[in-house]
Parts: sequence; structure tokens; C-alpha cells
Amino acid sequence: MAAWRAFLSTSHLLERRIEEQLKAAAGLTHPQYEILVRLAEAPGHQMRMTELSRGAVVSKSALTYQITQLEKAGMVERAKCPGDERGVLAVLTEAGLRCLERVAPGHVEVVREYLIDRLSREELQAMTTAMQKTEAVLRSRR
Amino acid sequence: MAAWRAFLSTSHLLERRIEEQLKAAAGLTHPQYEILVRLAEAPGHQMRMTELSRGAVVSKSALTYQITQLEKAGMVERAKCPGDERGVLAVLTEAGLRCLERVAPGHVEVVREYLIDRLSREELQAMTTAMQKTEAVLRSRR
DNA sequence: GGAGAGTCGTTCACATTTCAACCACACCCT
DNA sequence: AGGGTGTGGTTGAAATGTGAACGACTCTCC
Repeated sequence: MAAWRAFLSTSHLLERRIEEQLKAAAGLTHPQYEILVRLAEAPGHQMRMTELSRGAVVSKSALTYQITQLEKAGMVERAKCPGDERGVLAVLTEAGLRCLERVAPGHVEVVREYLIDRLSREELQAMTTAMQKTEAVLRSRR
Repeated sequence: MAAWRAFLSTSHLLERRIEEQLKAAAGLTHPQYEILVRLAEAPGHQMRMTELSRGAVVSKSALTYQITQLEKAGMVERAKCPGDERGVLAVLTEAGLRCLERVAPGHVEVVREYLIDRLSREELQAMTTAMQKTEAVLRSRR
């Protein structure tokens, strides 16, 4: 259980640290940042709402809310989904992409500083496979 | 960065799974459960508010809220702190302890099922030290 | 070709978290 | 003593998260 305790505390502390950094750097929340990242990686810089919410970062309704926020900030736009009349596409705007490019280095820096660079290659490897195993199980269960 | 991605997704997914289990088993939220656990472990089943909030589980004001909820549920009581007139002690009640004892096995089961038991001894060890290192750094920084 | 079941995104009501401001008390220092 | 500073806990407003319910659409299968 020590493992679990450490995991829990660390993930919360790290989450806070990241939130703080992102807020300071660009006024973004962590969920918002994750959304931008995923959109930037998607082909055409766009993605279906449901698909986006499956990233485990946010629930469906939280996503609706966050996309609205990002739309107000001019970083994302909604578009009709061709071929599926109910669907909505979230599309990254130019401004959104630029913002992401501006913020990403600082974010990565924090993650490295507190997590990645503290670990040996073996530890990092072990943690990654551990996380991936668990992730796979959790995803398959629902 | 794959490591980070995996870590992030997994912690969110796991968090949801746990929340779901606790809610079903006892109508508790995860933060509430953590509070009960820490109180149960504390000498005299009691702890200062601020100390409790340093566990990284919740912020000060969130703690005030949660303790109020737990008080309504009869699982915790507030008491004056002898020797410090401003202080408040959160005290675990009999009912709170019984509830915890009833719920804990199920909770532990979930954590084992999804995280602990999926890992080899070495992986578990590596992950634990990794988490502890990071935790130490994060705590020292503030 | 149409009924029923499932999916998509939004909305609602509500629970919770955050941040800043606040009051009361403790501590320090002379 | 007693003023300044710090700490402990609470509060209020605002932001965000959740789950259930909804309306619109698609799909499947007869």
C-alpha cells in the first residue's frame, strides 16, 4: 500500500504544480491544455467530441464546457461533422496552435523536472509499462 | 513523453474507477475516504485541520467543506484544540471508524486489482521509488 | 422503409474545488 | 504590556466537475 500512497500523493501534487505553471504561462487549465495537445496531434487539427473525451482527460459534459471556454478564447472552433449530422468537430485555430507552441516547452520542462529526470532509465521504463498495463485494463473494462 | 501520457491517463482513469467503487459501497467520495483513513491512523483518531490538509489530498478550504459533510454524516466531529484557541481538531467517531472498516477491504481490492497486482515485484518497486522521489521534490519546493 | 435501439453532443441540477478576503488568535520583539 | 506579523480555519463568489435526462440523428434488421 505504500506504493499506492506514494502514487496518490504524487499525482495530486504534480497535478497542482502543473496547473499552477500553465495558469501562469498562458491562463490555461490543465484539461484545456490537454485538449489543445490532442487536437494539434490529430490529422487536420480536428477531432470529434466523443473521441476527444475518450482520452480520459475529461468526461463528455466537461468537454462541452471546456470547448466552449476555448472557443471564447479563440483557440478552438466548432464545425459540423460531414457525414454525421449529429456530430461536432472541434477544430484547432491558428491562434490555438500558436498558443500551444508557446506554452508547450514550459510545460514539458515542468514534467521533466519533477518526474522524468528524477528517474533512472530502468525506473522510467518500469513505471511506463506499469501505467500502460493498468491503462489497458481500465479501458477494456468499460 | 509516452511515460507521462500513460501516467496521466492512468491516474485519471483509476481515480474514476475508485470514485465509482466508493460511492457505490458507502456513498463516500475519494477525498472523504482519504480523510477517514488518515484520521484512523492518527493517534487518538484525531488531527489538526491544517495537518490533515497537508496530506496533498485536499486544500484547506476544500477540507473545511468535506469535514462539514462528514460531520453531517456523523463520521467526524470537530473539537476545540487544547492549547491553541484558534485550532480545530477533526475527530473520527465510532460510526466513522466502523464505516471505514466496512469499506476499506473493497477499496483495497480495487487498487490491487487494477494497479498493484498487475505489476511484477520489480516494477512495483521501481514505481514506488519513482513516486517517492518525485513526492519528496514536490513537497520540498513549497 | 420504418421501428427500435444505440450514439452524439448538450443541458440541467447539483456537488465540489479554488482563490481571495477575512477574523480570531498566537507569536515575537522590544 | 502591546503593536506588528504570521498562522489557522472559515466564508463567499465564481469556476469547474459529475451524472442523469434529453432531443436529434444514425444504424440495424426485419
